[in-house]
Amino acid sequence: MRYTVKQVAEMSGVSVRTLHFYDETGLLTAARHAENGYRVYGEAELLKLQQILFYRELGMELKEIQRVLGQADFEKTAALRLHRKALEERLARTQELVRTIDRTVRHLEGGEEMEGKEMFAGFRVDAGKGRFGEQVKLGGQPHDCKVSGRDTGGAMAVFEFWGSSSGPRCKHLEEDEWIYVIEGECEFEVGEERFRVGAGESVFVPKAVAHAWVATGGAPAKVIDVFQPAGKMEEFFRELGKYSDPPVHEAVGIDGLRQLFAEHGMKMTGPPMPGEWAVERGRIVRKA
Amino acid sequence: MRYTVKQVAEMSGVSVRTLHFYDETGLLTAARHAENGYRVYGEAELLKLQQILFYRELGMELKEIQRVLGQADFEKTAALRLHRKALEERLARTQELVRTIDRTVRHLEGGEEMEGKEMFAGFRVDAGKGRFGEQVKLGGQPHDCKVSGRDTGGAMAVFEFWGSSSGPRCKHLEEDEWIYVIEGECEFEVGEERFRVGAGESVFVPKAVAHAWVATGGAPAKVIDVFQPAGKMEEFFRELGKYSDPPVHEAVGIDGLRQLFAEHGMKMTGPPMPGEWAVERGRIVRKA
DNA sequence: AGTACCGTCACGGCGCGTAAACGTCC
DNA sequence: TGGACGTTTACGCGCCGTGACGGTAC
Repeated sequence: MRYTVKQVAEMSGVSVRTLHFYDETGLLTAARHAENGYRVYGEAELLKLQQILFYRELGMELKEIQRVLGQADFEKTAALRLHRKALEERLARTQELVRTIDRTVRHLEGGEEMEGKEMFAGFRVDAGKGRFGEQVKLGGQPHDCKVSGRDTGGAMAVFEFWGSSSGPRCKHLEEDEWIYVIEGECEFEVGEERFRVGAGESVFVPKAVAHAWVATGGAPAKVIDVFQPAGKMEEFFRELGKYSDPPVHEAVGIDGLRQLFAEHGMKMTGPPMPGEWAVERGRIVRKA
Repeated sequence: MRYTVKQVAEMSGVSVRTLHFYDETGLLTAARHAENGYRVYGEAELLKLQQILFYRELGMELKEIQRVLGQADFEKTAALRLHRKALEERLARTQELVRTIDRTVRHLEGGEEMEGKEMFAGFRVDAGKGRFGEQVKLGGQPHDCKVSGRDTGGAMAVFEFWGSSSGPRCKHLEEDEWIYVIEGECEFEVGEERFRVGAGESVFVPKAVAHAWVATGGAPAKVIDVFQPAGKMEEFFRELGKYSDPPVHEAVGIDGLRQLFAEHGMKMTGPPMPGEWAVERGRIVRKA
């Protein structure tokens, strides 16, 4: 198959001008029709264009891409690693900037609070109790807030709880979550991946990745659950804690539950109903 | 004091041409000498230039800087927060790119099919191992990073370790810290307060509060240690991990240690648990 | 005489966008 | 014959300056 600039532009989503430009600079040269001088693109060019767009997405400069494309795979990985390193450096640099901003903002706002440092005292939380002495139970099991968003300016919240499952598969769009299993064993699904997680092991769930888990040891697992930022998780759990005898999903219904998730910055992405999940042949499924 | 372009250029490190440029664009206008038209800079201009350079360091555009400089402090903080948000977005974006590269490299090297669709899923960390497979030991005890600042855009870092003490009393000016004791028993000092913390209990240490702890059970305690934001704790522990046989304080001396703390955003504020605890032969022990 | 200062004009780097002027296909 | 497509050449932009030139001041 042979294609004209316009066709290629439409297929790939780049502009005609860009294709001209790539031809001009030698990044993606096209054969020419003998009679009219039109550019002619074949399958090979399309593939190359795909690659170009991929590397461009990664933020590589066109020159660099040109160098890389001529190379064998193992050299490509080297180039990618190099690029990765550059990105990492940029990350570190940007993180420094964020820190600097934080410091400056505190300085501008706080003014004197450096002296009154005793204002912010630490605190201890008992085993089996929540911050502020509160006790939240989900499904009859304690679900204690150990660090509140209020303690950290909303930057972090920590919970400790016993549980048999995460409930419905969901994702939170803003919060990273880290789960450390203290006792018991769990089966996790995080995005496409599946993890078996025993005591002393932990799982990190980046924001916007759907996840769910169940305890597999026949008994509930005891876990620590860190959210960053805090989001509305505290409210969420407190809200859920209000339902006990008729379980949540019976009390408010599936749509009500879905709405509860949505109101707290989450998205329910799978069938709900905690307690009805099980691991069958390596999959988390709903019990018959 | 009055200064000429050249003098200001030398003092501030920017070029004469740049000062001309800033004058032209109205970012930093200089008074003019009546007779010869020379630019004249005074203290006020120097201060303003410092500010300009500060915001420029943060990656702000000159136009934006111009807007910000005319404003009151509280508007400056708003601008800074906005800029912070932009930086955070850049962080998130860059992190995605890094993950994409990782996937691609795995794909190119392993040839394994990664089902390149569903972007990135989380990760699991084994018990007794660090993120990235790394192993850091402090005083012969494992000190594993479970969540790296790199995973969270610098927002959080998590460690799990065995230890007999926190080492010197210190405070970190930026980071909140939460410590959960999994096994053993500890004695904490947080600010003016003192806590006894057993398994299942936890302590929150706000930023800028001096703290220290020791394990009191006669054996090291196993704890989870969450920092938020991540700060430079990873580097710090990695750095400390380099010293083992001659313990740190012997290898670099107290002042070296103090500097190590300072370089990582912390302040060493004294010996651990003054009065009742002391360092003997590299160990923190209870005084007779 | 040498150096500092002035204003003005131009340019560079990336990755194209935009447009003009003109040929080609159907 | 019209208009949709193709071609080349050329300038612009956005950002942040850098560089050079000719003239004036110290």
